[in-house]
Amino acid sequence: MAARSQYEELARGLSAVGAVKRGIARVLPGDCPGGSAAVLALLDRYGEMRTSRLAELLGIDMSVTSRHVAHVVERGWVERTPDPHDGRSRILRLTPAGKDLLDDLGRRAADLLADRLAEWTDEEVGQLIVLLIRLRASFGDCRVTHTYT
Amino acid sequence: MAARSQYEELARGLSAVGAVKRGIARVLPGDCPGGSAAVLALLDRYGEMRTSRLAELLGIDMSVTSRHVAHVVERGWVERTPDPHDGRSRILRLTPAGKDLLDDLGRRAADLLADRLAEWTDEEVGQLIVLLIRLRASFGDCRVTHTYT
DNA sequence: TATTGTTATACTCTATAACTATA
DNA sequence: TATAGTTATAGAGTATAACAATA
Repeated sequence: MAARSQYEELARGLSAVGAVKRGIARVLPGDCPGGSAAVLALLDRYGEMRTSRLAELLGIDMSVTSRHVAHVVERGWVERTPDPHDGRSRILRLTPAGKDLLDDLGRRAADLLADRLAEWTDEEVGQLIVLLIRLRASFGDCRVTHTYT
Repeated sequence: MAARSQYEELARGLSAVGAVKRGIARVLPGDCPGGSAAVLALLDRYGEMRTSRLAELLGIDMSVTSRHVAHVVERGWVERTPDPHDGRSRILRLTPAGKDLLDDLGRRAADLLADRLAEWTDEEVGQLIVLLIRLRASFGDCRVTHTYT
């Protein structure tokens, strides 16, 4: 448990992350906005999955996820096939073209970060990653929380 | 200097911060969106300033800043007076009403974070704050960087 | 000429609600 | 009835460009 002033400072710190995210978005190719990149990254990391699970991993509503998916499917980066076990669901899978694009995106983001964070040690970057992952876990299903009674 | 895969992981971690920021935005009062809250917080922290400096601190374009400022001025939370030293500039200052609102916002954000981060130690929160501040500093003027020759 | 701030326009991301199809 | 996904609509946030006023 931390002090209240600390939480306010944390809120400010989080709001500043926006500039970093915009910086990364700026180096992405024109027809691949941040939302599409996030879809590709998660499908690569966790493998094929249903749209609902992708929405959960993205931390956004399924309606939004559906649109992001439509965008990447139109461009051939993701394949959307019917789920043999559930006629309502569709299985999403990264295509080879999507994998190629994702590799390129990863290179661009990494190049940018390597430039900006040149003076950070390996350990410091690792520390930030751990804390961010934990932050996400702690906040977890803040979207679903409305569901209780 | 860190490894490339680490940078990609960092990019993913940063993208997940969005859910946290939306969670905070959700507990704000209806006519005070996140952009307004950020303006109030910076004017409180750094004191009165010109619009251009506020834009710099927010890390966004001055055109956007101008709209956020108009919003808070309309509601009486910020006072916008001519700069006696420069007829083009305007000085922004938090009003007592703005300060009252900001205190309320701080309470709301802190309550939410205290609930979600209940299991975090004081030190862990502090660590994350330090890293986020440093991240902002390292990325710093990525917006202004276009200006060199 | 250069700079400060404003406004118009357009784009990305998001949520809510209404809808279809399937379980 | 409940759930998976889609689409329509609306709102917040941002950037670029064109503009007015001042330096």
